[in-house]
Amino acid sequence: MQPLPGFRDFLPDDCAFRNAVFASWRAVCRRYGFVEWDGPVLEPTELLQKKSGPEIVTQLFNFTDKGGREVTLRPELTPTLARVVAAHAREFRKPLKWFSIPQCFRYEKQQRGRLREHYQLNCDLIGDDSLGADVEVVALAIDLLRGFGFSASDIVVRLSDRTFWTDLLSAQQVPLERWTELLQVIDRSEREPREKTAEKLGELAGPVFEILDGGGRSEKLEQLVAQLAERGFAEFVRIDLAIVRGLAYYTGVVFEVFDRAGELRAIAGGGRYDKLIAQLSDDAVSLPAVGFAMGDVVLSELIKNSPAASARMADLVRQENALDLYLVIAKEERRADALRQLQQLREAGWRVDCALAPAKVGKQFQTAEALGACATLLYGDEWPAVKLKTLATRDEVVVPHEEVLATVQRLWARQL
RNA sequence: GUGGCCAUAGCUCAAUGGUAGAGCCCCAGAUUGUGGUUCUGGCUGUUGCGGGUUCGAGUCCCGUUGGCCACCCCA
Repeated sequence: MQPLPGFRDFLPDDCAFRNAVFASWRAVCRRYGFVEWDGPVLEPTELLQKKSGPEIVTQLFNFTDKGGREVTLRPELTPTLARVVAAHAREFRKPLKWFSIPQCFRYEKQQRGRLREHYQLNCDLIGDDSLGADVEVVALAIDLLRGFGFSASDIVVRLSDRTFWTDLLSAQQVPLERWTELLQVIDRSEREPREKTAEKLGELAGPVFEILDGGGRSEKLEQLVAQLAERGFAEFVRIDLAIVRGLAYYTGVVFEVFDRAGELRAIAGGGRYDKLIAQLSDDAVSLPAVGFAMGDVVLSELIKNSPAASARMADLVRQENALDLYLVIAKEERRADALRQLQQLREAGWRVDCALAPAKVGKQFQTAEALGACATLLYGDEWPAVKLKTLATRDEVVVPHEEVLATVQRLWARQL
């Protein structure tokens, strides 16, 4: 039996890697004053069909439940967020700074960097329509990647503004119902031959290409860049109006983060969605919002492509499940003494293990090594003393058993 | 959803249409109170699955499932 296509098993090392990624995400988010929340994995299909735009609906992982309800495994968190915030708008002081690490799903043929399931860090700042909020969110996106050791030579944030394009469509008197489609054409323009884009744009091709070729200026984006530069992020960002984003709900600043090498799909992306909460609110709650998402699959690719980042992660993976101490029971008549001390050491917070059945001493040392223990305690003829051996250096000390706890503490304190 | 390539031991991979193998991992021993090296031995397969061609199929053909890549699309 294999896992279903596009779904992953997480073996202990995979879990350790994932935990290290999540820990880094959580630490940076909290430095920015963001708090964690979560919502249901399963949502009414209606919620997602209405709000995510038609392009996502064909890829929904949806089905009918036993109660006859049309339900969908969430493809993204933003509609849930909008629903939750609309329902609880009065309970929290604004602005809200919320993050979440949902597992999201889509029903689509998989390939590298795109599975049917992934974890996606979502950061959203709600109830603040100032440019400062956009700056804060972009800065967070950058710092999240810096948290893995990436610098401006590894990644770039491409900043854009949808209002720049919607103003153009408005000025050209394009009917509203064509906007979503035309924005997608512009979004796709860099992945498509120019003639094809021109054909789709029709009479708009001239003005659009003039802007894409560098003819556009946005004061808002220039201010955004200036404020990011004040935080020391000038090297990380670039104005690029070709970024539009596929989702229908974005209303203002939008951005995507890419690897400089250009080998991977977008690492993170987001923007402003000032109208979405009002659309999902039953009681006319209207709150401006800006946020972004970062998936674990593409991020993992980025980490694996970088020797420095992957070495750091390998270190964290090793530490995640490593023992502090392994008790070697050389004389079975010492087992009861060893187990008593095992319990004491565990209660003191150390990660300690030992062989549960009689085993050769050499075997026990091999196990200690394999489990990543830093030191062993040997229970044998020396009782009531034990031999403490540091595995890396092979140094041995004989310690009276009642001093073991204090000695272990001293040993670790010295290492730190 | 469309197309191309691929599928052999837990992992990485060999095997001209002619007896399915190696390395690593794992287990045991060399070593009854001391680990990382070394040596010896052992374990593992309906060759993804189902059909077909053939005296004979891991190998050729068809189907199917899964994987990779491109397209589509993009959280």
